[in-house]
Amino acid sequence: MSYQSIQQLLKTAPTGTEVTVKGWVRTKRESKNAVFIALNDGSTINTIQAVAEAGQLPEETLKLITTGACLAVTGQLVESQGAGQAVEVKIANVTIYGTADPDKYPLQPKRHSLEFLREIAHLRPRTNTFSAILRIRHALAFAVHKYFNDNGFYYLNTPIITASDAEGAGEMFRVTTLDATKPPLTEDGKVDYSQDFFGRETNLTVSGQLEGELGAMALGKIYTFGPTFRAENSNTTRHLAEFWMIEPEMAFYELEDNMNLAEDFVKTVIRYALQHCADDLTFLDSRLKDEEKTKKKEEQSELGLLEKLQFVISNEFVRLTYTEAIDILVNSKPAKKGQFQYEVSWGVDLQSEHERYLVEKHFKKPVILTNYPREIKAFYMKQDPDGKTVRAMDVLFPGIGEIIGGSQREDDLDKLTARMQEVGIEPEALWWYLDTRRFGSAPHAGFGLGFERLVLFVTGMGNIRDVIPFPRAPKTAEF
RNA sequence: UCCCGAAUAGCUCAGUCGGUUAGAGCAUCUGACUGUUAAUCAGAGGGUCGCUGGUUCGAGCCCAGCUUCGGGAGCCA
Repeated sequence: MSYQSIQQLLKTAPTGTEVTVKGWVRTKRESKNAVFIALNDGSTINTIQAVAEAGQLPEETLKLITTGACLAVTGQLVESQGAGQAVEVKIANVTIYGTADPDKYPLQPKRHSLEFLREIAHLRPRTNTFSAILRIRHALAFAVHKYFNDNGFYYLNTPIITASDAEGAGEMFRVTTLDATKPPLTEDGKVDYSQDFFGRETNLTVSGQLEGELGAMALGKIYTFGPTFRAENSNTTRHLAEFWMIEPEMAFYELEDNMNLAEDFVKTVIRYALQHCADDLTFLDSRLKDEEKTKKKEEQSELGLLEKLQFVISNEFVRLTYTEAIDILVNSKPAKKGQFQYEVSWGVDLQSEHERYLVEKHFKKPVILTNYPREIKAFYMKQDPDGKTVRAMDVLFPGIGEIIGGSQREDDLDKLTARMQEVGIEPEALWWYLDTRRFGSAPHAGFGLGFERLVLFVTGMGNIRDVIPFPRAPKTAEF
């Protein structure tokens, strides 16, 4: 190992041993007797201070050490004479790997707006905010795998390219190698996909669930964690065209088991982030508090980021049925005063404003809503005996709304095919999916969780485009 | 896709009633000062006012269209 990470060095006792640090300059301060360089290498949000005597470094070298330049510094790790840090590197030698022209380098030692940083998404990981987010994102991804592995789930890789167009989960991106300017046509003038690469129409996946069910009906408990694509023209702070989805699917689980798993899973990964990303979360917490100060009092949130996360992991989620939720909403103040933009009555799908009321005003806790009307939910959800509702569950979080959607799946072949025909899905098109019900069917359940929405919640950020390194959204695919 | 708002220096913004030479803070550069902490102080440089057209003696400002961005809604994870 030719160098040590700054994270390691900051924890090392200042015994004067020679070390090498490599990283990017955050700030340089010159004084009469010394030059101070704050270096960051991404291993931690903290910087290490490198100090040189005045006149020690050649003038040409000193001039090139500007914000954004990349250096290797060798010297003794000593106790700092200044107040801001415990240890620092007493510079013996500096190598400049790469300079950063201060007139052209866009990241200045000052605060930047998130909107501006989105325009330079290739450089924004070098900022405190984004490096913190990306480290937390990593920790959460690791915690997801750890949670499922610890609990006997197998990681199943479902296909990115799919031929199924029967799920209705959203608009799809087409995958083709045909010439877009002159595709082969059939006799009736349509594009002849039989000549395409796969010999049929193919798309990017909108969900690995159906394949996940195949895995669960063989391996017992599986989960997927991979990219998912929706070609919806959604321009919101909560949607991406390319996002990462986590989809566990469990044989022999019913709705209740599914809820228990979802709640335990979310709490466990949040707890992991709190334990392993303390520095980064503390930074984002204070960043958020600064931002809150600029808001009006009534718009300020009651809890800070760390308090909010602590609150979520130490309180039970409220569980209630759709029917009970409608009762609460119908009798709520905003409903009586006509303040809801959309009216509530049994049978309508809940709008954001209704979910927000339940989570943020009424219960002030995460909420799991279950047993929705069958008409507003997907075809594969298990029908309740009353014939009106299905065993669906949505986990609603404050600030971001639906973070998890899941259900117990319909395991009765006849009911499932009947429901497919009702909603206009050709059972033949999903013959392989129906085989799970044809051969050795079993009760099973699962859910889907948008990974970025989890990162959004844990980091306290406001826009989903800021919690993925390179966001894909309508008109947005630069980097 | 719909509704609302915005676009002025590298960044964040101000710009009065349409009026002559376009303003600040931060950043950058230069100097001073200091074991400094996003240092401090002084000075300097930096502008096709998003694009196209229109109204007017005169447009950063008014009007229309377009583009991009932001917030909200829908779709959803």
